[in-house]
Amino acid sequence: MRDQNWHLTNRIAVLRAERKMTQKELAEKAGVSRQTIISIENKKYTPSLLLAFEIANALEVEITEVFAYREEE
Amino acid sequence: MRDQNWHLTNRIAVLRAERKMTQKELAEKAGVSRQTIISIENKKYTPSLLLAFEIANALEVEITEVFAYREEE
DNA sequence: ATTTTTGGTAAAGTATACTTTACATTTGGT
DNA sequence: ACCAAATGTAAAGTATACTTTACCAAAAAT
Repeated sequence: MRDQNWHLTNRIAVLRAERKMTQKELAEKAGVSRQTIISIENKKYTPSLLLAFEIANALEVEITEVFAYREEE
Repeated sequence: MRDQNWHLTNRIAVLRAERKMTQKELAEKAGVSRQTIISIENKKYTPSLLLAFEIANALEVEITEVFAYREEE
């Protein structure tokens, strides 16, 4: 919520590319709009935990393989 | 976001008890209000991914040890 | 038994996640 | 070069996460 210089990162674009899945497809599988996927990929805002799990499910990986919260840049 | 009969579960209360940490203490460590912790423990709403990570950090465990998303009840 | 701490509810306000629509730019295929 | 698909931006509206305050009940401490 707070910690300076801790960053949420995500590997959605990479995982999508590996699976040749478009943003539209991922959005549909995760049950959200394409805008939502774009905004999360591009870090416009951070998803809810629920959506984070849905995205991981849609990509068929663990949530920790998609998102990380770590120090530094 | 959607899937019927998939549930978000959390072990916050258990992990807190193990560590003899009060809701107030956890809230402070995670940087949110006590109300927020209560509401999440009692499933009034689901946290943001960021807060989920902060809570895991505060409890000194991996996010997957705190929260799970699974089928059934 | 009384005080203090802890967990809980409620309600009103603010911040932000998410949707929808519309349009612009880039990329890939032919 | 052209067309279609994929990615991106913007903006206005809705839903929900989170804050703050105040107050109540149960449990623990003294």
